[in-house]
Amino acid sequence: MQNQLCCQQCHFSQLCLPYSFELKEIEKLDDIIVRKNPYHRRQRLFEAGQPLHSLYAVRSGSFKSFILSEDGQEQITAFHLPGDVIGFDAIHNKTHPSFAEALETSMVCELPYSSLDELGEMFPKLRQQLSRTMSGMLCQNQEALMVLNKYTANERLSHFLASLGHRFGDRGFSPTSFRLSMTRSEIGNYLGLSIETVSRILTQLQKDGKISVEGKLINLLVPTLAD
Amino acid sequence: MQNQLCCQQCHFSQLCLPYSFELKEIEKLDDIIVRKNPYHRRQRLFEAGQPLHSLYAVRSGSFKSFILSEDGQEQITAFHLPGDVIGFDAIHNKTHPSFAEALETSMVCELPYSSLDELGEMFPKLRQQLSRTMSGMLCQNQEALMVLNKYTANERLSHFLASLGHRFGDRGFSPTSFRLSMTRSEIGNYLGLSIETVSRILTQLQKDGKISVEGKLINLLVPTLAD
DNA sequence: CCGAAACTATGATGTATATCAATAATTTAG
DNA sequence: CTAAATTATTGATATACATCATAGTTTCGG
Repeated sequence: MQNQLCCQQCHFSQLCLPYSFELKEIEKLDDIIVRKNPYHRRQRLFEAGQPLHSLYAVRSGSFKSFILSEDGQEQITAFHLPGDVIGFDAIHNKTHPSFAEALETSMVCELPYSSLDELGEMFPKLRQQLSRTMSGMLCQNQEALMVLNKYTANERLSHFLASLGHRFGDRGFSPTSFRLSMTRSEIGNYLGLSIETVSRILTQLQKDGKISVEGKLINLLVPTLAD
Repeated sequence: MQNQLCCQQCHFSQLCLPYSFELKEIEKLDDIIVRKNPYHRRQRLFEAGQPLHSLYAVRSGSFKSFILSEDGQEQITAFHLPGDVIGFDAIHNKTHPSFAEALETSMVCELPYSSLDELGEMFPKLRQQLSRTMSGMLCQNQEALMVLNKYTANERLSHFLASLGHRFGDRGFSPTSFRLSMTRSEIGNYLGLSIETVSRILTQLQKDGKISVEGKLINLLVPTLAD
């Protein structure tokens, strides 16, 4: 399984499940992975209510996760970049509580959960990596809670942009210059802000010389956007 | 190891790790568990920055988890009741990112992480239960995100009280009549509200005939507090 | 049991951000 | 390529909740 789509060739493997794996382990993981056709904007990996069949590792592009409130409002809970694994929240009830939707044309590696479970039986490192990843997501959630509870609109957006930049940097892209694959509305939804506030603050940050904005293109001009 | 403090005798085992275990598995789990002396109000299970040594299952009483912002502000990320396991966020970096502090006199079962790991090697059900628990925490976090982003102060507090009631119910206590072990300030901190707003809304909910408040004692008078 | 400290309640005022409104820019579909 | 739809910007106004201020209540150490 030495095709150009295997984990060893993947630029993001050190961020993804194969982190710290031996060659033999990676090959086994490769065997269970299903490489899917591209997903296009708005196409969904899964919907809330569907039984857990697979987790999905982002290979290229980006996705959003969201849940629906009782009255049908969307709440975005995460944006996913290459190397991120989507679907861990479904393990609890063996059913997806959330939706995952492509923000742009994107590729994923499908990881059938039953195979992953079996493989975990053999490879402690895989189990550890799965635990590590979920634990890391818990940490991120705690950070997000603080951002929402303690930060002003300006601080939330600054933190969001800096964090995106950092994540792009981790993936070998520019940490200061990137394209937003999500709309202002989606950013606002995620950060608990109105679209107008997002727009105004982007303008303000630009006036302050902290970023430059050209539509979806963002340039971070100062090392940290914090005041 | 058939003492009165073993998992089989514990009222909360079906909410805790032994969920769905066989007798033999429970006995093995019992062997690794360290029962500690009571923790008193303000005493900490661990602090941020400490290496991960153990997870802790609440046996009685309650705890809060919180993180500190860069400028030293506390952000409460969870309240823990009997049966809850604390410390999963430390698996990622093998270091606690958060603090865990007793809200009242409380008992815990200490679960040394290395023993838990070894035991997981033998018992797939333990591994699955650990995964399930962490996944469930991810789901709760998503819900919390929505509460903060979409709900008004009144809705947040109503949701908080209903949720607490539900959790007490799951544990065999009254779901409608309970004592808050946390202060108004801690509730406000968790929900992103000022202490004054928490106080005012409790008064308001009482005037609306939805709850009765007597200091820390709460009675939920209507099945759902939602409007 | 008592005094100090912490916690809670409630009113008056201020403010950050939502909402409303209108226009402009960009993306998408035919 | 063009029209329609979606997305983004910017200004004016409204409001939910924070902050400030004060007093009352509970908790706790000695």
